[in-house]
Amino acid sequence: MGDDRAVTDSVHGRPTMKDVAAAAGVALKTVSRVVNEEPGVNPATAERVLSAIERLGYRRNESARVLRRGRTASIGLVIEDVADPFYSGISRAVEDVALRHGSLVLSGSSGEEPRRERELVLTFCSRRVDGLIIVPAGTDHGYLRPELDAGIPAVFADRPGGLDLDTVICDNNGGAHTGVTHLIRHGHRRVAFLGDSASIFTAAERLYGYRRAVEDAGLPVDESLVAMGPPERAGPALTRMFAGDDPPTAVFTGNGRITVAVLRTGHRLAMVGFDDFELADLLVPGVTVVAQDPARLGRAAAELLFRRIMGGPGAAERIELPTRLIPRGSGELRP
Amino acid sequence: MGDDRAVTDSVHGRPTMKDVAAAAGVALKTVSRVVNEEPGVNPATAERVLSAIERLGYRRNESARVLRRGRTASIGLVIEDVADPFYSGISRAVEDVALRHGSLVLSGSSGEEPRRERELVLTFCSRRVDGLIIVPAGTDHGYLRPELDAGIPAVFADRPGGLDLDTVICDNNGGAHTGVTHLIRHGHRRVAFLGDSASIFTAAERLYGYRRAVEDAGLPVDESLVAMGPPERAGPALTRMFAGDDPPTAVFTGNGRITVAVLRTGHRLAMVGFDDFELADLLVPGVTVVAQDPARLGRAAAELLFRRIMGGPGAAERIELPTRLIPRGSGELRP
DNA sequence: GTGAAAGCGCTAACAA
DNA sequence: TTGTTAGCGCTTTCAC
Repeated sequence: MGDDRAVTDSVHGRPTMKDVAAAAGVALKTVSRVVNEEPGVNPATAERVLSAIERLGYRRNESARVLRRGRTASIGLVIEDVADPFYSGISRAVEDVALRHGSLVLSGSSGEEPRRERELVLTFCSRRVDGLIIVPAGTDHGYLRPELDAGIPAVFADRPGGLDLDTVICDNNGGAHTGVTHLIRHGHRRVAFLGDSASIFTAAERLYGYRRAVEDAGLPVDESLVAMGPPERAGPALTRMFAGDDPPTAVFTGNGRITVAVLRTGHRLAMVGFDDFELADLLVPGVTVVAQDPARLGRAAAELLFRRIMGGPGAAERIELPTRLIPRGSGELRP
Repeated sequence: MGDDRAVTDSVHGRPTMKDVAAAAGVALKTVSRVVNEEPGVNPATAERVLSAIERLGYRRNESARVLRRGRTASIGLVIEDVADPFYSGISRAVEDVALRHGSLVLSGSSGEEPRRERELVLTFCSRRVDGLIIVPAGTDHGYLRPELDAGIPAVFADRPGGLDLDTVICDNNGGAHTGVTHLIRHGHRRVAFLGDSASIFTAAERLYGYRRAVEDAGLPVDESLVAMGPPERAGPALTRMFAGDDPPTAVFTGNGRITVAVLRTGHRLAMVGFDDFELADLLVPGVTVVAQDPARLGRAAAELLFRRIMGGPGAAERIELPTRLIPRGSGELRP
């Protein structure tokens, strides 16, 4: 008995169905039936098999199963950075939906590098994921063609990619419009916009929303009040604006990292930020934000993907999620 | 030509090495050699193969490869919740180390439920991960035995598990001692401790550090100043202490969520919190914390794991990482 | 209710 | 330098 292990271990150190079959004195196929809970096995036989499984520490080899069946019960997720709360929120939601579908999530961070995104996606495809959720780092998704042709559905999340696929994004444009309008309504005529690099889709959309809001209010768009670039340049840019002749009285920040960067400069001025963040309500004054809902974004993308995986038909969908203005004080300061 | 796809697609909708071999007019093994960059293939032949690969959109089937080789080039990671910045920090670090080792990370959130932890781990084992990093949700890890026997190395992170395995944790005890001593040095004689449920290892260790610090200072340990429980109960507990005869003048909070919960109560008192958090420096006063380093924790665990995967010998190691006190104002307030 | 045989796509071992 | 053969562990098909 205590010997079974040594006798039955296969080359890779794990017992196989064959080993279990031998130990239980049945055929391979019977073990397979028990493991997969197929009907039509004599309860007594099943019992013998189960006890052998227990005794040997048998665990089905998923690779072999996948090889035979073609379905992996896993999906691939490419985000920018798990350590960023916005993306980890998406991750968690995707994970939850996948769990409900009995699926595992392979995920990886692209770090906003198109090469890394591609590498991750292709690795996932090599592992024959059933589908992909991608936060696009680049705009060229030609590399996806063969995978899509092979029947792997893919969904773009947070930004559209370079292919006409299912896409779930936030209403960046409208959200920025709302936030900027909020500042204007509170008496500001010179509102600065600090956004991420304009090459990033969400940043460009939000800038567009800013411009629309300023124009809709009948105010002139002053390009010297607009600065686009990586978050670490936001602080200096704002300081430069303040040093000018006709400084802004309010600022709209284009994402969470830029909001924080501006807060760290210590400039005390009216502001509304895109993206909510923990403790925004505890700062003095509380930081007014245009909030996205990363969990909802992740959920929507995952649900859309699973619908496709299960054969859902039809043209590419584009879902746009609303944003929500949360007034907390900083956006209600008068000039 | 445009026809190749239809002709060569296999049952599962993807071309196989066999298809590529046929298209390139070589043997299967030659394709394998090219795909795996094995030496000794005539450049001209290799060229033909590569072009066939390109044309057919061939991608190696990793499941088949794994089945044959026994190594999956992937590791499993079980954390409590990806959406929590502490754990997503760990995730990111693990991912980075895995990337350097050419490995993929399968990860999942246990939500602090032992059953879910077990389920995730066993799913990962079914997929034949090369190793596991586990933030234990429970203390009974008997279910791991067969997997360990089968040669899958595992590392516990953040907390020890119920088995004598490699473990990487923070100096919870020492960190709490440092933080509490800091408050006492600033004149506080009645320091409250608000910690997570005492059944959680880290919470118990930190409580122990608190007790030691109080005793080392020659002060009496007053149990009415200690409250252990889930973060949502921390605020009420503190309020109750304040309503008492001899309220605390300072509080030490046992983790980040409790720190935030206490901040939200609006009580203005001296405090030091375990765990650093974004914007702690921007609150007024800045929040003094005992900081852990999740990235370092993740990195250490992953490096230890890969050492084991590559056959590193020896008894189970236990690595304890230091914490760091960061004074920002709240911990330096006098009674 | 049970089993034997074939084969998923790949790599390892051994020819040629 | 290239090819042939066997078989990884499982599911599928069909026979008993």
